[in-house]
Parts: sequence; structure tokens; C-alpha cells
Amino acid sequence: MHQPNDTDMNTPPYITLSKVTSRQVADKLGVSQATVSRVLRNVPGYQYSQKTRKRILEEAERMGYRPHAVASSLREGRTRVIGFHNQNSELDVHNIFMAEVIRSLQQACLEISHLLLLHNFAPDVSVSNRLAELTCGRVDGLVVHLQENGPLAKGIAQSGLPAVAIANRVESLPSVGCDDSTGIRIAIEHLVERGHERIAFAHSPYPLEAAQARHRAYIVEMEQRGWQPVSIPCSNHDTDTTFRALQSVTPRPTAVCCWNDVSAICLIRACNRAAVNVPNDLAVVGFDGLIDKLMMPFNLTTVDVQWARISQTAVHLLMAMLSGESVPWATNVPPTLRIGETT
Amino acid sequence: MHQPNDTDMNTPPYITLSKVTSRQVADKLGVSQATVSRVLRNVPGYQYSQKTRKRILEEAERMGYRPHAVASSLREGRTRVIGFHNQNSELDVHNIFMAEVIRSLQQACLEISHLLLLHNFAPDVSVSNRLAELTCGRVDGLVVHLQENGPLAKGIAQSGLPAVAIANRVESLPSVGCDDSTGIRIAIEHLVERGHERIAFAHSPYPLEAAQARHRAYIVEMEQRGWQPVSIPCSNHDTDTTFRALQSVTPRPTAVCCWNDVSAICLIRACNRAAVNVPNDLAVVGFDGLIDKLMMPFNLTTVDVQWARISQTAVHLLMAMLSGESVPWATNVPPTLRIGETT
DNA sequence: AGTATAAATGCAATCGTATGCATCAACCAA
DNA sequence: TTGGTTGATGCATACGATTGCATTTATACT
Repeated sequence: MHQPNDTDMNTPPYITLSKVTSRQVADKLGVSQATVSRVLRNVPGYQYSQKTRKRILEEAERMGYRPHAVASSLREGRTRVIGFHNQNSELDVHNIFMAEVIRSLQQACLEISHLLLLHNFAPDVSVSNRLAELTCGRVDGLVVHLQENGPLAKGIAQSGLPAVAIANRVESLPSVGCDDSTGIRIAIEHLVERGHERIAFAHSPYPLEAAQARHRAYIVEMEQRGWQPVSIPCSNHDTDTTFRALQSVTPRPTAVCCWNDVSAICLIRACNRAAVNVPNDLAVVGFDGLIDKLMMPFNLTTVDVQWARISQTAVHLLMAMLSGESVPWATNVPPTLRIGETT
Repeated sequence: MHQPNDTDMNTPPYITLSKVTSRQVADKLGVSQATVSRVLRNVPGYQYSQKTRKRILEEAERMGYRPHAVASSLREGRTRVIGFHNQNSELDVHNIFMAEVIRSLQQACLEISHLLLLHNFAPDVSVSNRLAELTCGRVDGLVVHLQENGPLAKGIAQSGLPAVAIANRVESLPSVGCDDSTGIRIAIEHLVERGHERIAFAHSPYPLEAAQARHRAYIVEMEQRGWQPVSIPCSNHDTDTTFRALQSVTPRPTAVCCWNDVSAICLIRACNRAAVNVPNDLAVVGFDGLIDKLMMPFNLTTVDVQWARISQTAVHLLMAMLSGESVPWATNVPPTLRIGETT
């Protein structure tokens, strides 16, 4: 036991969890267990007399009978549970991001009467052990957030367990995520409208597919306009990295597209310290739309990734896969621009 | 299906999830299914020849056999899954708070090789339906975050399912939370050291037990020093409520203890707008210690509630209850003061 | 050689539910 | 009356793993 500071040692009045079974209800009433099961679930194609039905309903209620989910799952071959796996066990870096993903996924599961099971692993757990845990029958399907199309992605795909990659596309699995190109495009169009031409891009230090996609989209947008792309590195930990890199560029960009919200905020913070005015001296656009969760003292202009829709789409894809339907391999949810005070 | 924006309609190369069973492995080898099961799990008290053991291990590996978790759960009467239920389906208000609770709980579960299942409900789901869902055998125990000792708390207690209330104490269940009195005490002692005497308390608009406890502790601390307690209302939505209420108090307090971090930040934001300097004109202390997740441009002085330890303790309590041990009814985890730039 | 002992393995029940098929009574038409 | 149909219900198995007990085979000891 973890040693607690201050406790009072009353013995709790525990009743051992005495699950009532359908057979117990049946025996009490002198009917068969099958009848109880069928009456309670209103199985179509079977008729029961009003009298029997009423007796069973009442007795079940009285005895506090609840069908045992695990037994049902075993029998039916489905659990009505969806798993969520994210690759790095430390949610720290993407803390708020992960919180939002989990929140929206749970909401989406709720809507289809499913539950969300969190599958995380210690960093030292091997791929095959992860696979074993993920495919041991606890969940009907999997939503995963992976960094890359590595052995885990391939293993999941091979396992036959329906799985959808979220946010980051990986080749081996169907994926649903933000339409990054559109996101970058509307961000840049917005900056252009505001009169900016020297627009830099703060690039992710992580090898995330989504980050790469945004970077590529940025370059395309710039080149289409005949402007020089300026990519500056960026770190979520060292808040000054981006700022310093930015300062060394000549002529200095007047606007920066950041690959995500957190890096945008870090940049703005560095600007504040250096007395660089945002948005007058430098316009900043983020990407994610989680900013309202961050309770900033200002509103960030950002590309809203629409997590709610992405999550909904992901679980709906899973349901479709479970029904044997074929699903689109890559689904893009269009992002929207949320204009704040930083551009 | 949720209509996606842009899709490409390749049919995915799905293999149906063909679970290999222990019997299939046994039949392949001409041994009994029991032997396979025992060899693979190294059941103590049974010896098997090196040859048989090797053959089974290899064949299981080759066929990709994984024990079916649902079947094991049914047989063993335990799922190795812990449920988390939080009363309000909208995580919005306590968004960051809930994210941290879930994160730390998951970490704690990971350490004891369990999984965390998220149990949330739409607001219109009745108490009895919630109870039915929670006690249907899917989880070995429950961690709950409840607002009050209402019918749900009582129902869970009566159900016999091991459950621990987290953060908020409710009478019907064993609980583990922050030692609020100590938290308030160290916060006030800190302010006193800084020379403050007129210390106000920003009180929660929610009927949360933890909030009440903090308020009571505040009053005790003030009265012990012969000072007048000043409680001002506070809203997490309208950021100005607290500030305005504060302005109307004479003589104006020089410091404010806030019932949580979010309200502290709202207050500080209002101060900024009104050109009231923090900490010189007004010192502010928060409560929760989640502030580093908020990426504020300043460091808040706050009482760190130590979620990691609370969560660990909660799941350990559950494990103890599952072993039939009696557990302390109320466990307090001592908070620590984290000194920032607002005092 | 004969039997006690240990080593190696198999049989079969069980967990609680879902469901195909069988059964039995009642009712109705010919 | 007989045969057919419908209504109401029960029997028994399957889902896949775990485990107490029984059984066989090998080893050891007089």
C-alpha cells in the first residue's frame, strides 16, 4: 500500500459482489433460463404470455439482475468496447492534445453505446507484447495514434483486428485525420489577406506524419505564390528555440505558421519577453484548435482540427468495418480557421 | 457514416480476425487443451516434460495463439480492468482537471498491469441505468468522481462492487483525496510569511465537497489568527465575477486564496485588464497544481494536489479491497506548496 | 519381481449468456 | 376426429479458458 498521510480505520461495510444470474431468476420462477434471457432482451421472433413476461420482468428487477457483460461478450463474440492505443506512453508532451483526443473519442463512443478502453504501455514493452495485449479479444476495434508506419502498425493491420489510425496517417491502416493541406492553405490565405508575404513555418521536432504533411503543404503554398519558403526548427520544450531561429532570418518574416498550437504559444511567449509585439511585429497562426482548453490570456488564431468530427468518423469507420463493409482508406476532415488576436 | 470530405475508396485488405484457440494448438499437437493452457501459463504444481513444453511453446508462437481475455475473465471472475466514472458527462468545465485525473489513473493502472475503462454517460441517463452499466461485470473495481453523496454513490456502495471515490469525498464510499486542510494551511502560512493579513477566499460555485472542505479550512485558519474571513463568490465562466466582488470589499484584501487553479487564473486575467499588479497589489494562490499543463505565461503559486499519488493510492485501495482486506475509509494525500510568481 | 511414489498428462465441469431446435398445448379448419 | 398451424416454453450446446480430480506412465525402492 502506498502509505497515506492520515487515515481513519473504520472497516467498510462491504457486501461481496453477489452477481445475480439469469438462471437464478429462472429457478425462482420455475421457468427456463432461456426464457428469462429472451424476455429481458425482447428477442424478436419469440412470443411470451403477458403473465410470464410480467413475472420475469418483476422478479429480475426485484433480484437486481443485470446480464453479465463478460459472459455476453464471450457468447456474442463482441464486447462493445473500443480500444485506444497511443504509441508513446508518456502523454506529457502532447498532454492537452491527448486529453482532447481521448475526450472526443469517448464522446463518440458514447453516442454509439460503446465504451472506451485505454491501452497504454510502458516504454519498454515490446511490439509483440503490445500486439498480444491489443488483440486478446478485449475490444471490438482499435483507434490508434502512431508516430510512424512501424512494426506495430503493420502488426495491427495483420492481426485482422479492425483498427483506424487517427491524426497521423500510417500506410498500413485506414486513417482519419485533418486535411492538413487545406488547413495550411486557409491559414496562409488568411495571412495573405492581412498583407503578409514573408511567411515562415515553424516545423515540428517530431517525425509525425501530420507535421510533415503540414510542412509540405506550406512549401507548396509558398511556391505557388513564387515566395521563398522559410522553415525554422521548433521545440516544445525549449521555448526560445523558434524565436532565436526566427531572428536569424533576413529579411525577417512578418508572419509564422506553426505546426501546432503549443509551439505557437511558446513562440508568442518568447516574443513577449523580447518585446516583439504580436501581431503587429509578428503574426502567429497555430494549428490544432485546442487553444481554448489552454486558458490563454489571448485568443490565438489557429486552424481548428475538429476533433469531435475526427473521432466520430473514426468510430463510425470501425463500426462499418465490423459490419464487413469496406471503408475509405484515408478520410480527411476539413479544418476551419479560427481567427484570434495574433494575426 | 459521417460524410468525409475527401476519400479514396480502396478496399482495405482485411483478414477477418481469426482467433486461434488453445484447443486448436492442442489438437495440432495431439495433446489436451488443459496441457496447453497450463504450460503456457506455467501453472505451479504441474510438471511437464521439456519436450512437450517446447513443442507447445513453439506451436503456440507459430500459430500466433493469444489467450482470449474475455474467456479468461469469465472463468477467473476478474477482468483486470478498472473503471472510471465521472458524474458529469461534460468534461468541459473541469477539462484539464479531468484530463489529469484520467492520465494519472491510467499510469497507476499500468503499474499494476490493469487497464482503465472510461465510463461516462449522457446527462439524461438515469441513476439505475448508470448503475446497471457500472456493475455489469466489466470491471473489477471502480474509481469515481462524484459531486455529492447522492443516490448514485449509495447505489454503487450497495452494489458491492469495490469502488473508491477520488478527489471529492462522499460518505458512502471509501475515498482518497487531497488533504484540503493542510493545503489551505500551507497556502495561508505562505501568504502570512509574505506579510499578508487581509486574505480572502474565492469560493467555488459548485457544491463540491472538496471545495467546501477548502472553504471550511480557510475559515478555521483565519479565525485561529483572529482575522476576519472574507469569502467571495467565483465563477469559472464569467471571468470578472471574482474580481468585481473583490473590489467591493473594504478594506481590500491584499491576497486571495482561490479554490482552484482555473479560478485563480481567471482572477489574474481580470487583474491584468484592470491594471492591478499581481503580486504587488494582490497576491493570488491557486489550488490543484495543474497549472503547468496550462502553459501560462507566468508561474502560479499553487497547492499541488499530487494526482499521481492520489491515483496510485486509489487503485491500490481497490486491489486491497479485491483481496478482501479492509481499507481506510478516508485517505488523505498531503499536498505541497509550489511557489510561483503570483505571491 | 512387485509395489509404492512421483512425474506427466487427460477428463470434464464451470463461468453466464445466447440461440437453434425440439416440445407441448391449444386452437382451428376440413 | 384428425391434421395443421400458431403460441409458449424448455433443452442443450457453444463461446474459450481455468482447474480439481483422475489416470496413465516412468522411476525408485524393497
